[in-house]
Amino acid sequence: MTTPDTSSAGPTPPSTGVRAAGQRDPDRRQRIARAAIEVVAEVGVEKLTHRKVAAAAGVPLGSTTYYFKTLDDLLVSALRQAADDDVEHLRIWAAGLDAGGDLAEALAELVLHYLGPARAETIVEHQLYIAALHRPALQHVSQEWDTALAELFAGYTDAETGRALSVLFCGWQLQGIVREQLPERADVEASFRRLLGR
Amino acid sequence: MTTPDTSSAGPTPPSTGVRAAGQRDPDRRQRIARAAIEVVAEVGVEKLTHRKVAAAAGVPLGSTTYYFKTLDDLLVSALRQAADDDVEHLRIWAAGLDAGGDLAEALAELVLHYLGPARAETIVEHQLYIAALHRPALQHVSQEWDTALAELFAGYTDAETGRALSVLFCGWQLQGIVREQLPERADVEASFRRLLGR
DNA sequence: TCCGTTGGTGTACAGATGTACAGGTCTGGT
DNA sequence: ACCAGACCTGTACATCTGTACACCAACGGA
Repeated sequence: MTTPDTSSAGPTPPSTGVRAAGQRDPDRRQRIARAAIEVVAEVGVEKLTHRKVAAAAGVPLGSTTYYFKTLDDLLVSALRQAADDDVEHLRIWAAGLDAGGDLAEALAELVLHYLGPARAETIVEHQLYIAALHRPALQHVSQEWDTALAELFAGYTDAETGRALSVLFCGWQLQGIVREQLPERADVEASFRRLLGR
Repeated sequence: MTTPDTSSAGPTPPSTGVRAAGQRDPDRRQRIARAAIEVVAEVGVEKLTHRKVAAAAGVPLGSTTYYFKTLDDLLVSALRQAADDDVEHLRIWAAGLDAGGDLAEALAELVLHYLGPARAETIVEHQLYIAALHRPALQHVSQEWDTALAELFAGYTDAETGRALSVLFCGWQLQGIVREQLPERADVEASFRRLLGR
């Protein structure tokens, strides 16, 4: 196998002028990454292939290998994209959170959102999270992901509580995605409330 | 490793069948399943192949397909085996638990055990757990696994608390396996203590 | 206008993989 | 002793895979 050489200069030397020349589809790279996420959601990481991604993105096979030298590159970008999208979503959630509201209730709501309407995204994130276990480049992203989660929650309480909340949050997600029946909202809420010390 | 025969002209060369075959080996099926667990621990689910399992188990390729018609069969058995081994381990842990001891402390100890000495097993279990997401046959096993966990913990408290403890427990495991640094024992213990209502 | 450069694509190919299956070996019953 | 059937293994093969790379298309400077 070839060594993934993503950081060093590829066949494109640093042009001195404006790089806008001939860039006909700048979003394509991101579209492919998102298509990869879609494929993982549908068939799982272990069945992710260049061809399936190409089909899902509606681009020729050559495009996927053009933008991503190796399958691992594609996986890395997919996880980054998923993590970014997720953190973005969390920020919006946090922004809309009532300052004086009940945090436990809001967290329970969030859990149920991730297990209900956003279940597909949740499944993908966990797949990629687990896939990171054998890919050092991905571990970094995964760590940052749940560090961001802990810090977000810590903003409403303190560092230790924030961390504990993020752990419990991930736990609910993990146990939730293998069951078709959602957990009881009251149970979820109660568990968060206990962590918050009532 | 089998020697590749690239000089094939005849469809069936008269092999002399030197190896002793027909030797009964009732444990072989289980050995192969455990070898599959080993392979998953080393290379991840997405790279699990009949050949790697055969090599790890020290059996010919034909054996793996003889005992497990398809790769999914092998995965199912591997998850079952891992779950059984894990529940067995938990029972031993529970049996050795001091009746009047501090549950939060014991749980923290257990978490650190799973992230330290038993890290490889933990990683495998999570991989298989996630692999179950696209395999209905496996979902059942995964569900039973964390149901057993919740019930075990419930034995020391109540149903709702047991469930919450199992969720937090899974959460600590999940966040722990992507980091090389173990969480602080005090933090883990404190989180369990809060769930237990002090 | 023309042509070099860069972005993008179709196709080929070597290798790996799942799986079938013919054939060898041994056990147990008679 | 003998044989039928269960147990086990080596090998073949169609298929799928990642990836390389020759080729085409558009843009922009001259």
